[in-house]
Amino acid sequence: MTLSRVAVRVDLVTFSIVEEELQVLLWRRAEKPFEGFWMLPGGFVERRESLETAAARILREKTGLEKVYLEQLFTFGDPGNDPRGPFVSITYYAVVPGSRLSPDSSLYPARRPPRLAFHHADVLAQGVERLRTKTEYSTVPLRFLDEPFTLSDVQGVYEVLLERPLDKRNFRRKMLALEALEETPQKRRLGAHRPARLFRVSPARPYLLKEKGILFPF
Amino acid sequence: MTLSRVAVRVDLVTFSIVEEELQVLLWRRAEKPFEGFWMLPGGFVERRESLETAAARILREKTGLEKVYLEQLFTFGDPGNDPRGPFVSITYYAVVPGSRLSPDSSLYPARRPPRLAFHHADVLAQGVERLRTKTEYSTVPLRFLDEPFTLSDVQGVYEVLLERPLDKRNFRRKMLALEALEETPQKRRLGAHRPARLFRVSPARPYLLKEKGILFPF
DNA sequence: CCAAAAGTGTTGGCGTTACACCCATGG
DNA sequence: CCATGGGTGTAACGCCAACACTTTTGG
Repeated sequence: MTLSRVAVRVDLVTFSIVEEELQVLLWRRAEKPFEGFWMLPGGFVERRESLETAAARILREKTGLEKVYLEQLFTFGDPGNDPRGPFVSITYYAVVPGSRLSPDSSLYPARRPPRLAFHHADVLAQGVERLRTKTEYSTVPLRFLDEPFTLSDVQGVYEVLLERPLDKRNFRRKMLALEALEETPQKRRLGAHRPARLFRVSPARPYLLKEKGILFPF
Repeated sequence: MTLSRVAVRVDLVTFSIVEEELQVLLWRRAEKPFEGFWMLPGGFVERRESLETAAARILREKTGLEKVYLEQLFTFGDPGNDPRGPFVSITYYAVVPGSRLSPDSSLYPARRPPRLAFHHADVLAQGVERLRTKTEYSTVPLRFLDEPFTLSDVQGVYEVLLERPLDKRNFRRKMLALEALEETPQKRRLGAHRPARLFRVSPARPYLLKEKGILFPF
C-alpha cells in the first residue's frame, strides 16, 4: 500500500448581501497557473490545528472577521492530479453581514461570478445551492444581518436568497411563529415614517426550524 | 507557516435494511487503542487516487460490492491530536441491498449500535440523520432494493427509514407521481395471492425529486 | 398635511390525509 | 373455497397563498 501524505487546504465561500444581491468574496491570484484569475480565499491547515479552527483563522486573516457562521460544504481531492502538488481541499461557506466587510473587499455577484481559478466555480455553485436549500428550512439567513434588525430587513434577505418577492403579512406570520427571534425594547427610527420594531436572534435553537414544520418559501 | 502533510482516510457508513431494520456494516478492530471495539470500515487514500475512487475501492475490498450508491458525508480532522498520527477522515455513506451482502457480514442496528471506536458513533449518527433527510426529498431509498421490486417493497423501505407506517394508497399515488419508477412487463408471483407488478428505477432523473415538489412523509 | 415605511386578518382553493373493499392467485 | 398480499377512489379537513388598508412618524 502506497500511503501518501498530502497537504490539507481550507477554501472559503464567503457570502454577503450588498445592494440587494448575494455576493461572494474573491481574491486575485498572483501566481501561475491561473495568474490574474479570481479565486476563493483559502490556505493550508497547520500542524495541530482542527479544520474548523483553520477555517476561522483563514477567514480572520483575509477579512479580520471573528465569530461568523461557518459550515462545511464538501471535500474535493484528487491527490496527485494537480500541478501544485497533492492536497485535499475542504470547503466551507461563511455568512457575513455586508457592513462588517471592509469597503475595499472584492465582492462579486455569487450567481454570475467572473472566471475562477481551478475548480472554484464548482465550489461556489455548491455553496449557492446549499445556501438556497438552507434558506428553506433554517434560520441561517439571519446571519447576513447585523443585530438588531427589523422584520423588513429579514424579509429583504430572504427575497434576495430566494430570488423572488415575498408577501409581507405571510412572511411575518411565519417568521414570528418560528420563535427564532427575540424582540428588543428599542425601535429603529429612520426617516419620516413609523418606527420599526427591532429584533435579535433568539439564543435558543439558533439555526434549525424543520422541527416546527414551517418551511419557506410561501 | 508550518505546513503539515497528513494521511487521508476514507471511512464508510454502509447501510442496509435487513429484517425490517436499518443496519450498518461494522468491523472489529484488532489493534490498540480501542482493541476489540467495533468501527466503521475504512482505509487510506492511495497516491493518485481520487476520494470517490478510494471510497469505492475500500467498499469493494471489505465487501466485494461494486456500483453501490455512495455519497460524501462530512470530513473530520483534528490533525495532530490523534494518537495514531495526523490524518483527516472523509466519511461516505453507502446504500446496499441486504441480499448483496455476504451472510457473515457483521451488521448492527444503525440506530442502536454497539460501542464504537474513535469518533465513529458521531459519524454513524450523522449518516442516519442524512439518510432520513434524504428520504424526504430523494429517491435514494430505492437503492436499498434489488431490481426489480414491487411497490410494497418500496413502501417497506420507506417505513423502516421513517420509522412509521404509511398509508398504502397514498404512498402509491405519490411514488408513481414522481415518475422515478419504470414498470417492467414481469410480475412477481410468490405464494398464494395476486401477483405484484415489478418496477425498476427509471434511468432518467435517478435521485432527486424535489423538482416535482413532492415530499415524503405523507 | 403629505410621503414613506411599518404593521395587521380573513377567505378561498388546493393538497394531504383518512379510510374500506374487491382482485388474483395457490394450495 | 379460503387465506394472503395486491390493487384501487373519494371526501373532509387544514394549511397556505392571495389580498388592501390603517398607523406612525418627520419634514
